[in-house]
Amino acid sequence: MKLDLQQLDRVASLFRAFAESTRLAIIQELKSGELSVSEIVARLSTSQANTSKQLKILHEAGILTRRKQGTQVIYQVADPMVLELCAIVCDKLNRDAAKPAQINF
Amino acid sequence: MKLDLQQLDRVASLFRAFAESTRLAIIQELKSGELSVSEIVARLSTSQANTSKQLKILHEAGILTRRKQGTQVIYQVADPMVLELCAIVCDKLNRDAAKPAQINF
DNA sequence: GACGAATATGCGTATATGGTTATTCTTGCA
DNA sequence: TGCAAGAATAACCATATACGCATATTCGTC
Repeated sequence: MKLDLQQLDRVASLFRAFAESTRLAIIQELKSGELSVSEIVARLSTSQANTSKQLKILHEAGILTRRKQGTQVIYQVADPMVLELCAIVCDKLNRDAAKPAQINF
Repeated sequence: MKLDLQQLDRVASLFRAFAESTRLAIIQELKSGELSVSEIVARLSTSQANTSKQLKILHEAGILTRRKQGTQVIYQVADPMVLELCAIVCDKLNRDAAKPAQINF
């Protein structure tokens, strides 16, 4: 089954959401459980504004779920495939790198 | 195990290679076996120059292997993880879309 | 309603990148 | 050597986007 360009664009969009280190850092922090925006900001080395923007991108891509709790907004990994994807990519990088420091998401 | 920003950048780079419809179209064509550049160009709706550029990106990312045969250069999917990744992403999109036209890479 | 904490958005800038056109490099062959 | 086919590169343009800074919005509390 061949996808047309429009369908390929949708696939590409999902990959694109994973294609930034800041967003991957967010996913990495959420790997062990849900966190509020301020908790995420505290764990990263970027601004609140930028974190919020990247969270929006991840949420719109269906990678994270969002839930409000008072004035806080709590994000969570939406789908196990998210961590699976990251693991597969890391495995490949480790295989390609062969010897040097192993990478495991 | 937490990755630092440099390692996350390497992960992001690999994802980025998958994050364009033209490159996904190339991968899709190579799913059923190796092809020369001109064969790929004939199957896509983009120029030879652009195809060559995208092939270079895919090759440098370790997604495709390259082999010369006379004046031709033949490309092939380098790693089964490539198709696995595409399949996982398509599965998610299909799940999210629920009813509408199924997408299968 | 006013204030403050938590989060989101607008705008400007710098950079990255996909695509086109023209050109160059490489290889096989007359 | 000269030529032609196949593939890669260069120069350029247009667009996208990550980030910083400032501001707006939302919600609970007084």
